[in-house]
Amino acid sequence: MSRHALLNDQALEIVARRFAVLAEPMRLRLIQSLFDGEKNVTELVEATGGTQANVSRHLQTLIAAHVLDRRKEGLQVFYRISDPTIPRLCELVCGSLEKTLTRQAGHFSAGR
Amino acid sequence: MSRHALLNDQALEIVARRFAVLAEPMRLRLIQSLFDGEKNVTELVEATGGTQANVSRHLQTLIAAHVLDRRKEGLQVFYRISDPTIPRLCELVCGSLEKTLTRQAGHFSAGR
DNA sequence: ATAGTATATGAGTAAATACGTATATACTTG
DNA sequence: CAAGTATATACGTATTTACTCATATACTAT
Repeated sequence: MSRHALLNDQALEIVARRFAVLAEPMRLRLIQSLFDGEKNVTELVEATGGTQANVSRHLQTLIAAHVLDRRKEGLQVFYRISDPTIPRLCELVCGSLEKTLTRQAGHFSAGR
Repeated sequence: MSRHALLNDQALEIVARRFAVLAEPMRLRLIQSLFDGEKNVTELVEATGGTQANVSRHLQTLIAAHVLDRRKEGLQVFYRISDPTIPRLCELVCGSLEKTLTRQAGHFSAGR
């Protein structure tokens, strides 16, 4: 697989879909909550402040996108991050945004 | 509580917005076309197969998100990737998806 | 069985946005 | 000045999707 091959239409759709899954604050909140290990739905509801229905729906979206994995234990379902690139993606974006916002902030204080 | 600093609501919105910008195939196509250097709008229209109006609109979105930079030269406007993390983001996602899809493909008898 | 708890999902609504068509702006040249 | 070219934008429409409320499913215990 060459590193810079251009993606075809179907591949672009898949990549776009991947980014779209990460493009909702509530889903990012869920992912963040799972950085330090698995949690069940009730814990995720508490951690994110969302409704149970909405949290559950977003969890299904993340499962379908293979971002998370689930494990049933009696009545409870535990979710965890399954794709190890997810934390790295978030780090990359956060780092880049920090830099950009800092640079922008500079335009307001001292015109450089 | 996580050992990592959790992002607040506003930061999550910004990160989500960043991912949303990358969540459209046409914008990914534009970004791909710029991997090997700057191009003007006409060249990007040809490279992506989109209408001029649509390409221009997506370019404005990418500019507003500080993904691209622009440079005017007479009548023409040249665009280039301004955020060096963009290619790395795409690589990360592509690599991860390759792995996931290969693993999924193994669950079926017929190929694509 | 019944009640109780944890999680998932259906219906309806509101908001966001991608796209095409047509038009506007910005710049160059005659 | 006018005409021509490159790029940007306004408007209308169709599609997607995030959310709430209500209910359904899955499991446990009595």
